[in-house]
Amino acid sequence: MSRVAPASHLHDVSTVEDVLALVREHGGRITSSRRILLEALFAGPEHQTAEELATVVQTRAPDVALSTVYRNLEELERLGVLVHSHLGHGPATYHLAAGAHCHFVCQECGAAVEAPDELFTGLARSARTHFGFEIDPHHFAVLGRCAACCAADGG
Amino acid sequence: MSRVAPASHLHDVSTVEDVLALVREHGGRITSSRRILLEALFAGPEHQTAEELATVVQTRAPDVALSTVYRNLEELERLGVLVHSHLGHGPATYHLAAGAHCHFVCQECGAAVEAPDELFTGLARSARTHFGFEIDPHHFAVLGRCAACCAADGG
DNA sequence: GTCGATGCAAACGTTTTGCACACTG
DNA sequence: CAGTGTGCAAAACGTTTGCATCGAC
Repeated sequence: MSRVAPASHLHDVSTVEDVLALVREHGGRITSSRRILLEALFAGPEHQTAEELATVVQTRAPDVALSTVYRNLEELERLGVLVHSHLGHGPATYHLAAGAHCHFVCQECGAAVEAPDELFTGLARSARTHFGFEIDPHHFAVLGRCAACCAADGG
Repeated sequence: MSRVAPASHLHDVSTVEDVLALVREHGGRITSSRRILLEALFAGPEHQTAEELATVVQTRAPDVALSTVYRNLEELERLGVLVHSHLGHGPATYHLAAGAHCHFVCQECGAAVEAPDELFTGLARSARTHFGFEIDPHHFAVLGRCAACCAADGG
C-alpha cells in the first residue's frame, strides 16, 4: 500500500485536460482510453463501478478492456484524482476525489445516503482522544436501515 | 437478504449446547461439524475468518469442507447467534453476536482497534435526525490511521 | 527507439452453488 | 424414511497479473 502525496492538491484538476496534464507530468501518457474514462468520470453519475465505467467507455471505444479501466483507475487514484469507496458487499465505486463524502447504506434496500463530513467530526474527535486514531470516514460506508425501510417494517 | 427475528435474543445462547438446542428448534440438525465449529467460535479468538475456522475444525475433523463451514456460518448468522464484519479488503471475520463491537482499522498497518458502541451514539443520533437513518456501526470497520502509524510518518 | 499502455486470457482470493451421497431425528 | 447436512468440484464474482504487442512522445 504505497502512498504518494496527492498531487491533485497542488494542481487544478477540475477538467479532463487538467488531469491529463497531471498524468503527463508524472511520466504517464495520454491515451484515448484514459481520456474517455476521465470523460465518463466527469460527466457520469457520482458512484460508478469499474464495470459500469468500462461499459460507458466501450460505447465509444469498444475494444477497451476491463483491465485497462482498472489500471487507469488505480493510476488516477495514486495521483489523488480519484477515490474509491465500498458501499456494500458488491463492487467498489469510484468518484472524483474532490467530491468525496461519507455514506450511509441501507442493508435492506441498498439505498445510499450521502452525508456531509461534519456528521463524523464527533466520532473523529472521540477516536482521536480515546485511541489516537485518525478516521477516514469515506472509504467504507456505514450500514444500517434507511428511513423508508424503518417505516416499512416498523421497529 | 431475508431476515429472521434474531431468536438468540429470546434464548440463552451462551454455550455450544444452547446454540445447538436453538438450531434444533428451527428444524436444524445437530451434526459434528456444527458442534466443532461452534466450539471453535466459543473457544477461539474473537475475529476468525471462515478459512481460519475451517482450519481449526479440521484439526479435529479433517474432512470438513470449507463450504460446510460457510453454510454453517450462514445458518448461525440467520439465527442471530453470529455476526460477521469486514475489517478491510480481505475475508470477513465472524464472531458471536453477543460480543459485537465497532472497529477502527489502520489502512497502513492493518491494526484493528475495538471500540465501544458508545463512541458511535453521537453519529447515530445525527444520522437519525438528519436522515431518519438507523446506523449499525458493527458491520464495516471505520478506516483510518492508528496512533503508531500517525506517529511514525508524522502529519 | 524507448518505455509506458493495452488487449487478452489466465490467475487470484473469497464466497456460493450443484449434485450425489450420508446422516440425523 | 423424510429431509437436512455434507464433501467435492466447479462456478461466480470482483479484481489483479503475465505477456506479447501497440502506440505516445
